[in-house]
Amino acid sequence: MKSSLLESKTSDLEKIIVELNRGREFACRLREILKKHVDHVDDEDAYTLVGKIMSSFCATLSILSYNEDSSSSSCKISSLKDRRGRYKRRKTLETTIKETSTLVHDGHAWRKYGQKKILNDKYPRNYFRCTHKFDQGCQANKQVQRIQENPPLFRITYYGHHTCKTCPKVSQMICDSPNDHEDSNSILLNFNSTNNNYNNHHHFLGMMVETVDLSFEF
DNA sequence: ACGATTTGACCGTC
DNA sequence: GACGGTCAAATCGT
Repeated sequence: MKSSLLESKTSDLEKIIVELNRGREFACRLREILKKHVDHVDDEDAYTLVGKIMSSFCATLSILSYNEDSSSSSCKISSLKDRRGRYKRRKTLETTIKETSTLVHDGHAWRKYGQKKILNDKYPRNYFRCTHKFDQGCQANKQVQRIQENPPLFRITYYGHHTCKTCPKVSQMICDSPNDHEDSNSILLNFNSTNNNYNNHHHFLGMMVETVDLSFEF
């Protein structure tokens, strides 16, 4: 009885998430359409509004995902450590590959989450996710790998699009840089020193800004 | 103290 | 079973 009620609630939640994802997708399409027609101020306002709608969808999805986790917490017999490596490998996510000799800032905040030695590759691959993955549900990822020493050449592979808003006050922006040293660390360019509490799923609601990033091009 | 990075462990896919 | 993508504890930097 209890379990069927739980299943029913879970099913409803899944439906809600599906609908919200559809809404976000529609808003995304609308933004693309508007992007082509931003000629005057009113259009730009409309474009900004669509950006806000998208953020609202992302926020709701983020909260629901968080609650979904916590609602099943009673079933958490396994330890946190057991969750290591439990991920869904991307299959058909849109990718863009770019090769560059200079690692310039691309307008988004990235956070490094891994580095891996790749078979038959001289240099390790560096893994980055959008800083706003948790606070705005942004699914954008990228991989950076040095492919040549002299002259320096890097291959940058982008996965997915940014659904986050790029805040001008973002405190730290990663100029992804597997550097010349062995450990290929990233370089942090500190532009500001505002709060950067990315762990707080609700924090971004308070830092919504009016701007929508239009400049990101792959 | 807190957020970012490092790095070994873990697990899905091939 | 090997490889590659992700997680998360440990560590570092401010």
